[in-house]
Amino acid sequence: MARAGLTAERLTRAAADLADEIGFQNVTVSVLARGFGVKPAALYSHVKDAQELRVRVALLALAELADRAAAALAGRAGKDALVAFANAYRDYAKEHPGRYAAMQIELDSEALDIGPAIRHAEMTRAILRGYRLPEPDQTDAVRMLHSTFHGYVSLEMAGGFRRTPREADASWSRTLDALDAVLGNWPPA
Amino acid sequence: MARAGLTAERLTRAAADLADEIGFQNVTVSVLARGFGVKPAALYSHVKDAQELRVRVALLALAELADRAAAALAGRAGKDALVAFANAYRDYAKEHPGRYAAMQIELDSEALDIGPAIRHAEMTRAILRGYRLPEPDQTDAVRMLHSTFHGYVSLEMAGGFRRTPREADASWSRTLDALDAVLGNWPPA
DNA sequence: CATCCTTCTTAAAGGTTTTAAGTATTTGCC
DNA sequence: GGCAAATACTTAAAACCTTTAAGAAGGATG
Repeated sequence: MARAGLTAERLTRAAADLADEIGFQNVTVSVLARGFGVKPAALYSHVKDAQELRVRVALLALAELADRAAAALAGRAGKDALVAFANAYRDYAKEHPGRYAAMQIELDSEALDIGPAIRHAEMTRAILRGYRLPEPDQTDAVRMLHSTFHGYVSLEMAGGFRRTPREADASWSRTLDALDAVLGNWPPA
Repeated sequence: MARAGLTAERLTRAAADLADEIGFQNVTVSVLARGFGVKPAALYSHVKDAQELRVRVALLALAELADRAAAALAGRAGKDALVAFANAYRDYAKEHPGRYAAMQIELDSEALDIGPAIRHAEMTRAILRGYRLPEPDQTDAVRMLHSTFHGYVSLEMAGGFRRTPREADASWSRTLDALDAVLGNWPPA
C-alpha cells in the first residue's frame, strides 16, 4: 500500500478547506482522515491532538487574512485605507466562513504572541496613521475598529441582519462612513 | 427510587449555569444528567436532543439580557441610555460567559423570530430615539451599535486586548464616547 | 385498589478522540 | 544493491459521547 503523504501543513490546509465547506465545528479527526483515505489514528503522527489541528487552522486563517489586508492597504491612506482594510476583512470572512470561525477559538497567549495577531494590530494602526490620533486614543480606536469589523461580520454571518429589509452591504458602507467620521473627529476625553 | 423531577425548564437553567462554570462547549447531555443524578437517556423525555437544549439556553440568555437591558434603559435618554445599555450588555456577558456563548449559536429563523431577538432590536432603536436619526440611517446605526458591542465583548472575552497595556474598561468607555459622538453627528449619505 | 401515563433505567448501536503496539515503507548509509 | 533505522500507517482497544427502543417503577386518577 502506498503512503498517503500526510503532513501537518497538508492536514491543516485540508482541515481549513473542509471547515469552509461543512463548518468548522464539523471538522473532526475522523472526517479529515476519511478525506485522505487513512485511519484516524494516522493523523496523530503529524499532529498532537484535535486541538492542535484547530489552532493550526486558526493561525493559517490569521496569516491569510493578514496577507489580504496588507495587500488591500498598500498605497492607500485615510478613508481609502479604512474601507479597503474593512472590505478585505469582511470579504475574507464571507469567502472562508470556516477559517473565520476558526479564528475565534481561544488562542492561548503563546499562540497569540506569534506573528499573525501582531501583524493584525500593526495594520490597524497603519490605517489610523492618516487620522493622526495620539496615544492612548489610538489604542482605543484600534480596539473600536476591530470590534466593529468583527462584530458586524459575525452578526451578519449568523443571520442577525436578515430580519430587516435593508441590505447588509448598505449598512456596512454607512458604518464605515461613520467610523471615518468619528476617527476624523475623535471626541476629547 | 424517588424521581428526579426533571423539566425542560430546569434542564435549561442547569445547562445555562453549567455553561457559565465550565464553558458552553463542555455542556453535554452526559454531564448535565450526572448533575441531576440520572442517566443520560432520561433527558430525552424532556428535550428532543442536545441541539434543542442549546437553543433553549440561547433563548434563555437572550431573554435575560433583554430584561437587564430594559431595566438599564428605563428613564434614560441620549448618551445616558447608550452607556447604560452598553454596560448592561457587557456586564451580562462577563457575568455569564457560557450564556453569552450560547447566544452566538446559529438560531434558525423560527427561533429568531420569537420574542427575545425582536425585543433586542426594539431596545436598540429606543436608544436611538434621542439622536433623532431618520430611516434608513437608524437601521444602519442599530447595526453598527450592535456590532460594536458584540465585537468588543467577544474580543475582550477571547483575550484579544490583553496584549496591550491599556485597560479594557478605558477603551470601552472611550468607544462609547465615540459612538455617542458619531450618532450625534451622523455623516450624510 | 387497579389502571394508565409518564419518568426513568437498561441495553445497545454507532459515533467520536486518543494511546499503544505492530507492520510496512521509505530513507540513508555502507 | 542491500541492510538497518526511522517514520508512516494500521490494528486494537479504552473511554467517552449521543440517541433510540424497550421495559420497570412512580404517581395520578377513577
